[in-house]
Amino acid sequence: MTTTISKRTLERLSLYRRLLSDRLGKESPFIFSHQLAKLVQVTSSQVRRDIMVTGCFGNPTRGYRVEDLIEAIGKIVDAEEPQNVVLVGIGKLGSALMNHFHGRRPNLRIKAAFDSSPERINRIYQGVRCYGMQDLAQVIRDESAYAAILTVPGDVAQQVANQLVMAGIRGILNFAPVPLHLPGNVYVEVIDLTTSLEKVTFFARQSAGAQVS
Amino acid sequence: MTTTISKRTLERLSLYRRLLSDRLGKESPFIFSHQLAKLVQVTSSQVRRDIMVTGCFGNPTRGYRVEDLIEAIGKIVDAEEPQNVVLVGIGKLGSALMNHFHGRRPNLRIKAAFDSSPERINRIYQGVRCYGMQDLAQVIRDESAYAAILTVPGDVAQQVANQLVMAGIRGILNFAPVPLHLPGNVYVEVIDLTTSLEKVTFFARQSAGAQVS
DNA sequence: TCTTAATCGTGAACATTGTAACGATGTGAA
DNA sequence: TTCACATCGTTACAATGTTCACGATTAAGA
Repeated sequence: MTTTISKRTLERLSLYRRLLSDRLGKESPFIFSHQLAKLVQVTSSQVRRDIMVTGCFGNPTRGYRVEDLIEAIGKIVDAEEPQNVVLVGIGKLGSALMNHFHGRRPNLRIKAAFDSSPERINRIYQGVRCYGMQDLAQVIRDESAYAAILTVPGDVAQQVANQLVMAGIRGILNFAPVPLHLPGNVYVEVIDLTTSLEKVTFFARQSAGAQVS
Repeated sequence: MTTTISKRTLERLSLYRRLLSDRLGKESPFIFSHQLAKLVQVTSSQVRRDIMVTGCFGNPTRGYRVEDLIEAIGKIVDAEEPQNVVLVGIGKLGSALMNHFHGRRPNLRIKAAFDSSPERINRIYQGVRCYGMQDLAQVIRDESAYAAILTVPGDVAQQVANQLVMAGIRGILNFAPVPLHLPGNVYVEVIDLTTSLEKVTFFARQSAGAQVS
């Protein structure tokens, strides 16, 4: 509770849990720090440090109990109750994400979608209804949603983000290609697809060495 | 050339360029570090330091010439010639990304897609042909592609990544929900959608304060 | 029981990344 | 021409994040 958990640590914990869940039942019910380290490609020191914040204790001869780790990480990462999420902008990317997240984490539920395009409104995507933008505040309050996925075009992203915050949203996963200017108490996680791809080509080029012919 | 550019710096440079390009023609042809800083939400020191690596020089009374910055960043981020990219796994997410990247950066061209599903093979997506997996190595060599976008299910991601590397790929943008184990000279940029959304809900919850009622 | 061998938990060293500070510089006004 | 002023370029500093190193711990085997 009092321990503050950094972004990086949380990322790794989330990943640890996912890999541990995959492994559960397949291998030994225990795992050593160096084994988990190999799976996620970090050092074993890093793993042990991260596990420290979960309050989980390992055993020097058996390692950590996988089930305990999963549960302890869950206590940090998950809320007590399932978290309701909304998605704004159900174009190709938006509906692909709707599809992607559907049923992936039991505690994260996309409860509503929003779009401005009339032909999308009132349609059902993965069992989730798409509303018009005018219903945004009402639906978000009704669903007690605190987090949103933003997949609208860049030129309207800021304005939509403002509406979300007004409606009570406190965390945004932003796929729009512009930085959002929002109050400091709103957490924004940016997924910048263009920059990511540019990074890949840049470092690929570096490691590929001199261009051939 | 000899200067080594960190991941973080490259991310910011990519973003600077994008915002500067948007601004070009609309505002003054010059910009101060603090103005750019406000746009991307970093400190002006950070901006000036990042610009240092571009070799671009500003003027204490006018600031930086926007065009010069865009060009200088391009010399770092872009290759001399357009970079060919391939996409593997043209499901919903894959085709949404195909759509997203289509024509977005002139220097990054998706030249081929691959999938194992017969009904997708030989179809055209955004003017780009989808090939079967057996053609992967040949097409990648023919197109001189060094970077790939990976949007296949987690259970085949590693195997597909191995094939990509064998075919000459040196950078992968990985959307599959598993870490890839590849040689050190292959750059992997991970977009972990689940972890990202978990982060958002975690920090949203923290800043939302105590749960209401 | 005692030894051995591997791993854990954690303080301290180290590396990386971001911020602040400050002399240098260029322009407009007196 | 000289002064005032805002910003740049760069170095020094601070904060954050990662790795090292080592005593503590556990269980298996002699």
